[in-house]
Amino acid sequence: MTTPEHLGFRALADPTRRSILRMLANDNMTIAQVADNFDMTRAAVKKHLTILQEGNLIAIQTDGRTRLNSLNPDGLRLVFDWFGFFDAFWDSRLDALRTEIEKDIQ
Amino acid sequence: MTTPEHLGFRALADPTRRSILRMLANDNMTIAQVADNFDMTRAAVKKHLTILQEGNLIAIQTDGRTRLNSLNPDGLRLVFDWFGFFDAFWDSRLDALRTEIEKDIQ
DNA sequence: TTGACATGATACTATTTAGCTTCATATAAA
DNA sequence: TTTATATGAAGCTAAATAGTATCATGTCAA
Repeated sequence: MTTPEHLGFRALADPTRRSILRMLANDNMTIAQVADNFDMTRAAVKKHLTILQEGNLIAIQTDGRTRLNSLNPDGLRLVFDWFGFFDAFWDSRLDALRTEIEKDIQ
Repeated sequence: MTTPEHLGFRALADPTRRSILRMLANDNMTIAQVADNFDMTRAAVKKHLTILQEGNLIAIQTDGRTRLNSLNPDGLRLVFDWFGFFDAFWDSRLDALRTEIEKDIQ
């Protein structure tokens, strides 16, 4: 089975990738810059970045011979929204806000 | 690296397991009942349930010779909360509510 | 007590994943 | 133009994953 958020969840399953996302929340970074923060090869980090891109969680913008990686909030939001199904099980205040937001969007 | 939400994310990476969670949101179910909804063996479904339990996303209560599987909202919430780090990138109204909730908790 | 039933557990296989090394390509700079 | 730099891509390995089949265990019912 494949759902819209599927590749996003797959991408989030790895702790290295979640860590990368938190880095990119602070700054857009080249592949080399991201790799500097990990004890693994640049090639391995590049693979993680590709998986994040496939999950629509980051965007990769070409800039000369570098690639600038940036967070894609929309893709992250898509995964986040999956949890909305369970709102009834959590805090009713969150449920209330969701209703407010949905009302506001229309 | 291992974070508190790590096993939860791993558990959520599989579409079958996400589907199981949505089923359990409606009803607590035995292993056999869950398995009836999938085109795979009971043993395979049992493995998925074990992984969901390890991720703290479900609870398994023994009842005679059956095991009743139920959603664990607390574990799900722990994973959900990971996304809070990115609130600033989303809708500011959600950010506002989070602040309210956190204030309320204290 | 015996048999049926719900689950647990083990062993096996195929696929995916996360990492590596190595080499190719493209661009910036001297 | 030559060289250094940033990235892309292919091929390899080890480990994890998702599934199977099979058998053991424990509990309910006749």
